[in-house]
Amino acid sequence: MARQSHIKLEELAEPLEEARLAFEKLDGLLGYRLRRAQASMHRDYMATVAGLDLTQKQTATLWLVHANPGVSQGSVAAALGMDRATMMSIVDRLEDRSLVIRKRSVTDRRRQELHLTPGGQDILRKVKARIAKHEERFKSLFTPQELELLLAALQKIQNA
Amino acid sequence: MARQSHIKLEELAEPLEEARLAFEKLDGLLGYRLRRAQASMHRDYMATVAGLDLTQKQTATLWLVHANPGVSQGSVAAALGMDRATMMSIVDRLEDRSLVIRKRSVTDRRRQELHLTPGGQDILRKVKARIAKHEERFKSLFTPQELELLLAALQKIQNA
DNA sequence: CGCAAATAGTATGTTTCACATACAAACAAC
DNA sequence: GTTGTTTGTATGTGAAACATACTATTTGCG
Repeated sequence: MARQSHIKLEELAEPLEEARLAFEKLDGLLGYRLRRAQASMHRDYMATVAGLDLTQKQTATLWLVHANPGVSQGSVAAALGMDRATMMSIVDRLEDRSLVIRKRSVTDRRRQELHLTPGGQDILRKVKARIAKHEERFKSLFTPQELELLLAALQKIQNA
Repeated sequence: MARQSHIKLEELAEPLEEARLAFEKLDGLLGYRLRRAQASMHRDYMATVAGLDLTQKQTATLWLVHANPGVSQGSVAAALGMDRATMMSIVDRLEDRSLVIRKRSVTDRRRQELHLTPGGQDILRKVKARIAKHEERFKSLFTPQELELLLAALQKIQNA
């Protein structure tokens, strides 16, 4: 209330330029809304895990390798919806940081079996703990029913 | 039915490696689901507008400039949640392709007023037509009520 | 008024990721 | 055993996010 008396003239002016642009249905597009929501969560994610230096995809890769010791690069790529080349560079970076190791498969020597190093397991534990809070911040925006519907809707879109 | 007789041994084996990885709650994360859904729509978007060579952000920029002739770069950036540097490179590319023009403002010579060229208006019209079908494909996954809830939820996340 | 602070745009560089293409080694199918 | 497929690898391109620093301009305030 009292704050209104501090409002400068400029803050009340320029309603078109500074405050509100005409969106003309752009904000009614599912693709647009999805992208903005993702960007918002991504920013919060990056702030949440700051210092650990793990992107969402790097974390997802560590996560799956931990849950499936010895998986091949290709399987992880397929499970996460990335192509081999992209997975390659992700694993390269994780291996450079000694978070995962590649091990040639003995049954199929084309394959690289992926395993977490102790350091990889350690950082995964830390990032999981931080993600839990980050997730809670966003999930708490919704009731359990709303959340379930939202997750189901997102999966539907993913599989469309 | 008859196809089952053609199934190779290999297609039945490797249930762990090829078919289903353990996800251990990764797929219960809102951030993960959101990212996968966005990636899916993004891929479909790119396929939909193939040949026009406009990314989502480039299109959104054209869209807002068209709806708000003469907006400043910074306003568009703020409206779309990008920083100045990112907006800069987007406008650079659009200007290189002669889809938008920059015009120094006469009332505030720091500002660049953005306008669509005829070519920019033309390509925007085309991309809008294609986006309509792309949007319809995904929106038709939901009932009107579900869709409204979904859009509201995404906006909530964006503003969190 | 005049100077300090804020603002708009610009330039530059780093990092991540998606995708395309091409290639080699290993394996599978017939 | 040759042919075709799969797995990983190498290489290059392009989009985008972000950080930092710099200039020009405008605004705020004493």
